[in-house]
Order: sequence, then C-alpha cells, then structure tokens
Amino acid sequence: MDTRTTLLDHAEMLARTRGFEAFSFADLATALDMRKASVHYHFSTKAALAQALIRRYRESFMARLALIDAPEADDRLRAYIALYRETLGSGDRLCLCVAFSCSRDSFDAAVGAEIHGFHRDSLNWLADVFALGQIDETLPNADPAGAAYACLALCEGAQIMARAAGEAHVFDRATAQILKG
Amino acid sequence: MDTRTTLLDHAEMLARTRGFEAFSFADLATALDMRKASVHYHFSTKAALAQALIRRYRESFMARLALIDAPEADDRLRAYIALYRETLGSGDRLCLCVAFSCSRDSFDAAVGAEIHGFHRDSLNWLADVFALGQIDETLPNADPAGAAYACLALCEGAQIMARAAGEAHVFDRATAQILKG
DNA sequence: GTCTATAGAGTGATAGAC
DNA sequence: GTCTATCACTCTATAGAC
Repeated sequence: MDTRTTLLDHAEMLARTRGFEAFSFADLATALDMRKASVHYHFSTKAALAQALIRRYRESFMARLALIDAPEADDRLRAYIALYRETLGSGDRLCLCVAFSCSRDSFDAAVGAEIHGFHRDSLNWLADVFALGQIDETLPNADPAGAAYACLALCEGAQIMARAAGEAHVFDRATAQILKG
Repeated sequence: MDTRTTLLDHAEMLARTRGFEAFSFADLATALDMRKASVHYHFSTKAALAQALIRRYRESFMARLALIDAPEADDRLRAYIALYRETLGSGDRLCLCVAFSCSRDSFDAAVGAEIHGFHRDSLNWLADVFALGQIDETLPNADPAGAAYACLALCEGAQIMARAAGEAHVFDRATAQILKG
C-alpha cells in the first residue's frame, strides 16, 4: 500500500472518530512512524487533505450504493440503512460526510461542493427508491422527494444521537420507523 | 446584565455557530472588551464553561417545552418542530445540544450527563405527545417511544443538513414528513 | 521521499499587582 | 473583578540537507 493511501486511511478514521479539526499532522506522522514534514510532502495543506478525503469517500460510498441490486423498493431501502449503519461502527464513528457536515470550521468551497454533492446524490438515489416503492407498493405512499429528505435527515441524526450516547442501538431504534410509515 | 451572563450568552452563540472547540477565551475577551485572564475569573477552565453552557441551555429549552399547551397532539408536535426550527436561525446555527453532540472532543462526564439528560427529557416529552396522538387520533398510529426516537433524530439531522447547505428551508423540507406519517 | 530544524501564530491556564 | 505578563504547549507550514 502506498504512503498516500495509508495516510488517507488513517486520516479518514481519525476524522470519523474524533473530527477533522481534532487531529493533526503530528497524529498522522505518529501513526505512520514518520515526521510531520513528510506528511506535508503528500498533502501540502490540511485543506488539501480535507478535499482528498471527502472526494474519495463520496466516490467510494456512491459505488457501494450502485451495487445495491434488490428488485423491490423496501429491500433497497433496507440495504441503504444497513450501509449507513455500517459506517457507524460500534457507535464510535460517523459517516465522513456527517462528520464533515458537523464540522464548524468553514471548509473551502471545494470541500463544500463535495458535501453538497454527497447529499444531492444520496437524495436522488433515495427519491428513486421511494418512487419505486409507490409502484411496487412495498413502501408507504408519500412524495418521493420529501421522503428522501426525511430519510437522509433521520439517518444522519440517528448517527449523531447514537455517537453521543455511545450506543449504536440508538441508531437502530430511530431508523426502525422509516419502513413502518 | 452581569458579566457572567453576558459571557454565557456570547459563548453559547459562538458554540452554536462555530462549534465549542472553534472559539477561544480570547474570542470571549474580545467580545466583552476585556482580557483573557478576566474570563478565567468567571470560568476557571473551558470544561467548566461547557458545563455551565449546556446546563443553562437544557433548563431553558425544557422550560419552553413546558409552555406548550395546545390540547391536541398534532398541534403540540407542530410547536415542538417550530421550537427546533427557531434554534436553527437562518441556517447559521444549531441547537446547542446538537452542536455539543456533534463535538468530537470528549467532554467530561458532567457534560455527557447533561447531553444525555437533554435527549432523555426530549424523548419522554415526544413519547407523551405520540401517545396522546393515538388517543385523540390526530397523529398516525405508531409505537410512541419509537416515534419519539425517529422524530428527535430527524430534527437533529435536519438541522445538520440545513446548516451544511446554509439553507434553512432544508430543515422545513425534511421535517414536513413527520406529521404526514 | 524523508529528514532536521524552525518560524509564527494560536491555545488554555496561572501568578501576582492593583 | 480586572489587569499585565508569562508559561508550556500545540498547531500548520516551510526551508533546505540528504
């Protein structure tokens, strides 16, 4: 594995467990047993690291969404929730997009665009699922676009609540209502 | 207004707009035109400030919840969502409990207990509303405790999404689904 | 690519005068 | 209660040797 990829792996996990502002180049250097200056060789600034992180994460997440091939809408939605649940780990980490969305330090425009893109892609995917659910009658009848917003907000909020409580089952409890209508 | 209260007011707004770790005693000193050491006179450590902030906010929020006196469950729920919506401002701030829940720096146990208490009190209040909604038939039939978790998660997630987008109407769009069942 | 060394700015916190 | 002055530490980032 090349150094750059290993740095991204460690940085992603630190951002998801502690928050992007709560880890430093020194943390990354320690993790890879190198010096801070060497980390700067791979990512000249922390803003550049942020952009590389969120871009890679978005591409990876959307690739996994594209692999969901269940024919019925309710099963597709279950797979989506399971994917979000997986990013929560044991309640000690967040989806990187949620972690970045929580972050208050104003990222630059490029990072903001990636966060927005992540949300837009997710909303489009979910709206398609809810529209299918009307047709195959496996999901409650509702405005697909509105249901998509509610579903994404619920999943993100459930992650925050679960992480604050340190108990992953809070996520399951909150998201269980999505399929019940 | 005494200095301590003014400090809490400024600190609360900074925590809700920028995040608790993203403002310093120097920011507070500047805001009140005093020196850092004077801020330390009122709050010896930043942890002490955090505890005072979340305790005051929780008491204030629950007092406002207690003032909701609509007789029917759907109107009570609408008032709750409106209260949460109000804390979002124009999309530039969060409910302090959401801001603290997002925060990754491990607060001490006292702050964690306040966050947990805020969630517990909110869930109890919401479960009572959903239970009433079954009786007066103004809300969709659902397990009240489960619906409370989903409602709180949706409101918190909708705040995060709205703040990330910088557009408050995202909150309205996501929470509009709560009353539709 | 990785290193040593350093710059320059920020942080929370404390001692002690007034 | 507020001040000046300072401490010890961390942070991002850069210059230049190897």
